[in-house]
Amino acid sequence: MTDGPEEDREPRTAWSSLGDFIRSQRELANLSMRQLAEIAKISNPYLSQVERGLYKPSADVLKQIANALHLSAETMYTQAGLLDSNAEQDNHHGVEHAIKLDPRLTVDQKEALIRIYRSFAGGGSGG
Amino acid sequence: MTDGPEEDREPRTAWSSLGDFIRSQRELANLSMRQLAEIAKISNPYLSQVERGLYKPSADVLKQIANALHLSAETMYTQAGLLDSNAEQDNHHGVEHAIKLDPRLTVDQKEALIRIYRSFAGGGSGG
DNA sequence: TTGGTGTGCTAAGTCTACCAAGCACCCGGG
DNA sequence: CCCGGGTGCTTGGTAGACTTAGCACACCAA
Repeated sequence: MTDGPEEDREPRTAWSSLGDFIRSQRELANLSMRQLAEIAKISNPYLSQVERGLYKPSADVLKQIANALHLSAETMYTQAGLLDSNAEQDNHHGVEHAIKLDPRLTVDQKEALIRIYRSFAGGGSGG
Repeated sequence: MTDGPEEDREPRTAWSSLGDFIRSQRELANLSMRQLAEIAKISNPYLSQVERGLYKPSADVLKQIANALHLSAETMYTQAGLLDSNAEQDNHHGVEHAIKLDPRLTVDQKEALIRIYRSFAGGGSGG
């Protein structure tokens, strides 16, 4: 669609801001699309479409781009709306939470520990 | 629900895959695939495939599942390898730490829990 | 002028995350 | 025996994330 020099910047989706963000960061780093794409190991046309908001990149690609731009993955995910700004960062130290996440424990062991913990703590420290 | 007690368990050192993690968390929450799929707003066959490692879910789906399981999105992303784990997320350290910080427990209870936990976890890697 | 190299953008195709429907199995009741 | 309802798993198909090839324009050299 050979449009003229005046291009209307219309946010057709919520994630077009992500494209703007990436583009500004890329220009800030003085990288061409092909350069950034090379570093991030994606194709340059795809980067173009991402920057213009046509596609929503997967988290994997997002991480690669963030890495190439020397940004944290969290920042990228937040920009992409995959993470709430920093409410999620503050992970509470719940005992049950920690137990559930422990890879050394079997499911049965977790259930046992949680049962014991609840009997100690006197009720639902629900997680 | 209770399938054979002799199930192939993957190496204890880490979650062999995201699917195993999700399945454990689901079983820990006493949810069937259809129930979790319903809450997470994905299809039950897809959940089955994800749990068996056939597909790698998108961050969006990951977030939904995390929410349905009352886990933080960060935790899920970390499990999926999309985020590097922070000190906050460090799990086997986390259980003892969380126990020590819990104001509901007496010192004796904490010691008991930690002893049980260590017996379960195999006593390795303290600290 | 022509040619080579830079930029970003477009078109057509591949791969895969994801869904709807259905299968095989097991259990309790008629 | 045959149902009805529970479990997890398989099949076939769709949408979109992503790639490889190629377009159009701009700049500098011969």
